[in-house]
Amino acid sequence: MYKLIYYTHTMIKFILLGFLNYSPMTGYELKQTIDSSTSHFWHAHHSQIYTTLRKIEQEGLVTSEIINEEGRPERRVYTITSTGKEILKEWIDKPLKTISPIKEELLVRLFFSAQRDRQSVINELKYQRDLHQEVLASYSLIQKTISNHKHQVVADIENESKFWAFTVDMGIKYEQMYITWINEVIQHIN
Amino acid sequence: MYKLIYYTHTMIKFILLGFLNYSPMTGYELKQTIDSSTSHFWHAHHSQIYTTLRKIEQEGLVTSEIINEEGRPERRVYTITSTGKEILKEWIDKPLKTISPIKEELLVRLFFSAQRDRQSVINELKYQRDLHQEVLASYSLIQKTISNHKHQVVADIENESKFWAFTVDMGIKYEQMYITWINEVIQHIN
DNA sequence: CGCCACATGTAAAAAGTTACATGATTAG
DNA sequence: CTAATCATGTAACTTTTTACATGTGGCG
Repeated sequence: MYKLIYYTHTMIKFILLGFLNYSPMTGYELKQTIDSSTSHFWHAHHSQIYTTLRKIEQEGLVTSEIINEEGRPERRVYTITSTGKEILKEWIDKPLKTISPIKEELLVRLFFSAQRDRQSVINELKYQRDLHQEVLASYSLIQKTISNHKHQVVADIENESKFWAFTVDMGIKYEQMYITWINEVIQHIN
Repeated sequence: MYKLIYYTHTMIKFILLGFLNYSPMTGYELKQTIDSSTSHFWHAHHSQIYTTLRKIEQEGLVTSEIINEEGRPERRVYTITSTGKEILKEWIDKPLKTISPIKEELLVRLFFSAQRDRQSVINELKYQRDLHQEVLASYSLIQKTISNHKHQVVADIENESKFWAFTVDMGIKYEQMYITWINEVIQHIN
């Protein structure tokens, strides 16, 4: 007796394919690219990136080539295959029918904070507000960078950057909403 | 510079302790309680709840007792211990210094959607907007329920429900922000 | 009779995080 | 010389998800 097992596509696989669809890259470059873009809504450690790249290479979605240049460390450059492009297109063309679940530690903590010292709760909220203000500031910077579009590797940069900007807009809205909420909670605790 | 939190002392443990601190409960009841409250910002499957309960029982944070009533299935009722209360207090009193990372599949998809058929993207966004509108409606209902506070088990319900309401307020703000953002993206795609 | 709600668990796998490990080049 | 950046990986572990597994009682 055998089982039919179909596993939930891990998002990082499609993020890697998505970026490799722009141009061939190493795991290191992918990590940096993700860190400065999609990590704000889907992050990954380098260990996960390297292992996933090897996995999708075995699946035939990418190929890799070791590049050795004088006076530089060895680099393994990954290139998307036609199968990889198909899988990527299949995924992006199948509309998402669910909402991603939220995991917010601060909300869990606040939910159970009724018996805590009020000033401690307020201090914690203020600290969190500062963190979110930092994130907001960094998103505002990214927003400017995207409109100056310096990512020369990508074809049709005008259109691509438009969609990147949408995600930054969400980030800004989210952080503004978060900060407003914290301020309101602080008001109501007092 | 802000840091993202990558590992936690498994949040579900503290959620279970948090609820058992209100009153003794079975795994089944905890699952239902979580589903109708904290699951909106930290969810768990029943398998994780049952195994975590057994784990924290071995750690001495809870005790369990099997209750057999006529004409009812066997129930294992968990009760928090004094050690459990200490561990819970220790956790809640230590302020959170990091931000929970976001994992939003829709944003990943939108980021890579520049080459897609525009109408497909808009349809997907409209579908997502409907989902978020449903969630928003359910949060509005919860908001009313909390102000009518029917949770008789909890002592000092007035104060507790205030903190529960904060998390619902965030949920409402979040969904409103999300819907606004989707509407704006749809506008900009056209 | 079948389905739903009640009720509890385990097994197996996937997904994600932390730590371990190594070594090159470059800028101060 | 030393710290940072470049560069790639594996090992161990935790966390989360999916599937397997079982049984009762009540209702239509």
